[in-house]
Amino acid sequence: MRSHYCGELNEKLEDQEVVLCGWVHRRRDHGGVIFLDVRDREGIAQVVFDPDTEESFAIAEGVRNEFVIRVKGRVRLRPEGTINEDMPTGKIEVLGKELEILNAANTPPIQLDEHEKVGEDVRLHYRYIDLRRPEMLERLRFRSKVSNTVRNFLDENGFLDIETPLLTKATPEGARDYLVPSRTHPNRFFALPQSPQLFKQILMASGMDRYYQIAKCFRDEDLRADRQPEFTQIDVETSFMDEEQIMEVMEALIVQVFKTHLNVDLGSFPRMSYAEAMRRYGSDKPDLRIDLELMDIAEQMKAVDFKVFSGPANDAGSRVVALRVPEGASLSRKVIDDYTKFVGIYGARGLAWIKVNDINAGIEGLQSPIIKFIGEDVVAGLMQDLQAETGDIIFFGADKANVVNEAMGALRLKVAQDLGQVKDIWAPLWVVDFPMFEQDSDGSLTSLHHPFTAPSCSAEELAASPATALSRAYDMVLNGTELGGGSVRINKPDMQQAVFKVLGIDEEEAREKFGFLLDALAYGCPPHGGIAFGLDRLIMLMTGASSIRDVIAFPKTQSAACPLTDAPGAVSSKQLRELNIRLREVEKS
RNA sequence: GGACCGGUAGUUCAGCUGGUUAGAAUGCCGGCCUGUCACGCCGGAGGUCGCGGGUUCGAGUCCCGUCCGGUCCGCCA
Repeated sequence: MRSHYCGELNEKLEDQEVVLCGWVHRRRDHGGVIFLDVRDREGIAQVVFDPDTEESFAIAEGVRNEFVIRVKGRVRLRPEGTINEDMPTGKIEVLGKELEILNAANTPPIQLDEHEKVGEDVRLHYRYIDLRRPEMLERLRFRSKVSNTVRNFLDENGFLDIETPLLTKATPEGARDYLVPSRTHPNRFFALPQSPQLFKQILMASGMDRYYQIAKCFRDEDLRADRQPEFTQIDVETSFMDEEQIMEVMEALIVQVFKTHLNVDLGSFPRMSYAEAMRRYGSDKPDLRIDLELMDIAEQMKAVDFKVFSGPANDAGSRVVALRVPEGASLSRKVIDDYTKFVGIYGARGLAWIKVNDINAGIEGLQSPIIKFIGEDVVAGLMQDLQAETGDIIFFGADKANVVNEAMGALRLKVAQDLGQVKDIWAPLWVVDFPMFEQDSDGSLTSLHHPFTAPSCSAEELAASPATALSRAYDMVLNGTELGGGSVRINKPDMQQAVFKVLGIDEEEAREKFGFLLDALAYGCPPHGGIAFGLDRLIMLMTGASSIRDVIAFPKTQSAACPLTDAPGAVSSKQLRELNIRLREVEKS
């Protein structure tokens, strides 16, 4: 049907007859000559029709945007002065001889030039047109290429691609499950997997040794710009490797992906403990493109009345930090007010600040609403400890540690972005030495990672002080985004039961929910561990997409619906009857 | 569950303190045009101002509710 892609045409094909198939990207009718820009997956080529070819000229007059056409013609060099330098095929054109309309098209609701940003709902409703935009097409092509590199790398390193079920068992812990009713088992439900976690561990018990899968995962939770209800993980598990070896291989994988597709050398990734990341950046996924750091100043401030920060008293579990921002003294009062609102989102009850107008002028060189409350001596000491310089602004946060970490960690990112202090580099790292558990507001412990993560201590030590126990987990972080996380897993039933116990799951409950795992561990499960990378987020980062929807062909809206298919939809009463399901009225609150 | 932004022509948007017939650009339709490439020129059509209620002599504009899209908090073992 076709001899060449539009984007393949070049001067070497001069005088050759070609057949192109594609969409009419644009039509320029000059009365006596008609230009059609024909677009396909590989590019755009200009086809010219002149009145000598009477029949095809007449067809060209009736052609409209997004018609699908087939053109036979001769490649020729463009006349002097009509070369288009902005176009990859701009040195040549095709003199059209035969033109066939393969399919007409309605006027598209989306203009395919890059000059107007179309709303998200329109784009998703007409996704097939949106995906014709070269920008979208290139992202999906890039994604395909990266997946291919990942598969090749893992295959070459002995990992087997093994599929795990999508119809599986609900796990009440963690995210909400998407449920699938079972016709053959009335009143019972499958769940779509939140990840293949348990299956890949069982594959290790089966002796598969090394497994990978580019796996769809499902979580029925609220969406974000980087979160979809179904998303894709590069899921990996290996036996007989410790965390050092796993991190080494996985780092090599990501390094190769960046080298191959962006020609970027990520170098070797630094390591940072969870505790250090929280202390210096207020986050377990620190963005190391930004130099700003949180500094603990509880010691210096211990005599200060904390009402000036609108924060709580300086007691256990609280944290007092300073964030010194060079060149921040120029920030306007309005911007600072906006920052105060911004930290409020994270529960901070205020934001204190000091501007350093002239560090050599002592107290006179400082500008702040709080100096008189803190006391001049304390302020002078702080300036020294923080190594303040002229032009700085220093923000203060005082509250419960998690509030300070979240609020000041987020402020660090925002201020750096606003002031252009985010370096144009790739900054990867491993975060390690995570705690096993975190404390809920009610005092109970929940897994920070997941309950199958091995602790770096014995079962006895774990039972003695669970709150301080560390795990053998690791997260890969790039530019402040968590790309992937994994761990060495528990491979013995006793240890698994010990962790369940800390989580408040007694033996009976553990058997009921995870009996199959406990059995697998009991029948000769090797030491093993693994990792899962978020493929969507990886592609987002690599392509610079601002939304995860832009790297997924058919994403859901923020309310987890699909405007293209209008899913989720109602089902017939016949279907429901077969499933033994009766609907009730939606409650109105 | 909550906060905030948006919803006006096919599309992207403007529409002031409530006041005559709701505008622009682009797209679309028709005409002209033999070298354009976001072609150009002339003309034309195109609106349930998301939906429902309220205030008012009068609502795109103000108020309440609701739906949809987006960003975020909670949530996401």
